[in-house]
Amino acid sequence: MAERWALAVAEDGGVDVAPLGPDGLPAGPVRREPGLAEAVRSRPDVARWVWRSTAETGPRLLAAGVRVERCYDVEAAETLLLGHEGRYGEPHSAAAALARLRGGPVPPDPPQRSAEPGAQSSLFEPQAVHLVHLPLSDLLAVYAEQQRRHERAAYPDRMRLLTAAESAGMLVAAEMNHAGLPWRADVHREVLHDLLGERYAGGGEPRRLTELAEEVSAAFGRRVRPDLPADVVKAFGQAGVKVGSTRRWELESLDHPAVKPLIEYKKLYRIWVAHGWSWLQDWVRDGRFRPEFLAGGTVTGRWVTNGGGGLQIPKVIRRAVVADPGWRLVVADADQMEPRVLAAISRDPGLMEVAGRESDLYQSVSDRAFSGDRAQAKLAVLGAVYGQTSGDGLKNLAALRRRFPGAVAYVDDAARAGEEGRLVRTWLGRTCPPAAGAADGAEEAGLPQDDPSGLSDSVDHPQEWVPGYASTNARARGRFARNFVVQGSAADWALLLLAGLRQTCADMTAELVFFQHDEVIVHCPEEEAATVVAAIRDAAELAGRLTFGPTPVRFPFTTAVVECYADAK
DNA sequence: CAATTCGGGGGG
DNA sequence: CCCACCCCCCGAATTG
Repeated sequence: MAERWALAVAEDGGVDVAPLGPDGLPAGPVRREPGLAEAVRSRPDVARWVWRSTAETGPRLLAAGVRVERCYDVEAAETLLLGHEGRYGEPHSAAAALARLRGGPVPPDPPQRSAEPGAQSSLFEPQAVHLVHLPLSDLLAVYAEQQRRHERAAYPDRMRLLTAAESAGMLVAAEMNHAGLPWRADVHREVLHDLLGERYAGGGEPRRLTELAEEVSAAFGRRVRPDLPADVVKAFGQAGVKVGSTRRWELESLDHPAVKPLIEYKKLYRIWVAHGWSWLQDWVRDGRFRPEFLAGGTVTGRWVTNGGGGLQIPKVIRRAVVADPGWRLVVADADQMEPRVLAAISRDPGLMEVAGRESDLYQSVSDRAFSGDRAQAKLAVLGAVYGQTSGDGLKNLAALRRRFPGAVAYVDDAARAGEEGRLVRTWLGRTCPPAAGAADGAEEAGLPQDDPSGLSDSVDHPQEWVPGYASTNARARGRFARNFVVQGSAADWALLLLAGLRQTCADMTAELVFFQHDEVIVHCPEEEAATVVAAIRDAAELAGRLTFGPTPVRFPFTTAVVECYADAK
């Protein structure tokens, strides 16, 4: 039975719960229960729990071993609805939503605390505003209003689906945080030793870095600190080589004996400081790395992790991600996710046809659109999605425009809307913050603000969008909006993929342990691996139909069943 | 002294 | 010369 209940944690640690009718209004008396976990555990037929925040409730339920089928996260919904209404940046707490509803002073959102290294699940939190409890009656008032606001959305069905998907993402994130990514500290140390050599007592540079620094100094004929860009630029200058920076691409073009050890030093230095022994000490406990996933951490809907650099694990370090004995990692990577999503949202017939096959999309584009090879086709497609303005790829981009006019027009339209400060939305309705009048949130998100010299609103727009008529910042906003519709719609789809996969895994021992934009890792007993592989395939196709409606576009995955993450693909 | 910015490199 | 987009994280340098 599709029962829906609401739940509010009370100050004394008890909870108030109430059943809801089909209209979302209370359909029975409010009941006070002594404990959260037992209140939920004793109602296994509830199909969706409406609560204030999964970040608050999820970890406590997981600690007690209680799983919920679905949830509705009121604060996640508030964020999405505010964005959709063009009110990006207003406080999104349930208390703020209530204040807006009642006409009272709106409390600002609390600053989000950053993760502390090695912090265990946050039972102990600093005194914070967000721990203020909201009575169930107030939560239900906010919820009822949110339902009305979903009705007023541009596409109410999609907006409701978006909120459900984001709520599912919150649950998946909480469960991943609880499970952790299997991590072999001993293997990690072996990798570090192979790459960096012995550590010296006192925490100084490991042997290999010292040697490389000496090689660099020898090549210059004087002592040079390779980790100080200013020192390196000066040393090259004294050697008669002009360099503007010490970025790798620039160094690689130089003919100088210091280049090779310098590039090697920078690569290894990075591993040492960001994923070395102290990282291991800080972030790996009991055979698990817990990066604290935050669903909806970016404006496009992509996730971030809080602490530990969880979404930037270097390839060489993935050797340390190893399944438990008798278990496997199912590593699944969506094939060419973004162009497939572009095909689905633009409905460009040519691109839909190409994306309607499981075979390599970039190869197909290359075969059809121009004489160039796959690599050039990939660059042209990414150039279209990112708003490339210069470089060799522009020629191929022109060919792409001729062959897939609807697809390019779709992102061009988004770019123009972004330049003009209009709202731009993903397929399900997540909304890109407009620059004009945007609050701090937009700036934090890296959205370029308008400058006074902007010319964008005084120009008659040609039929086809062309670059070059708007201010630098307006064009930057255009590129932001152009990419937003594709990256964000891909995030919409990925959330529904995760939601579907989570439901399948619920009947198994398998656990979702990692998610990175278009890649997911499931940790499972060996005998479940084949089922998981099939579940990912099914969830991907189902997510495609749920998100975009009937579409010929396919969403294939490359999957690998491995014991070690580094052995995938 | 702490807070912010910069330069460079990691992920997609 | 490399690109465009979204992020995280570090140490050093700079600023308040």
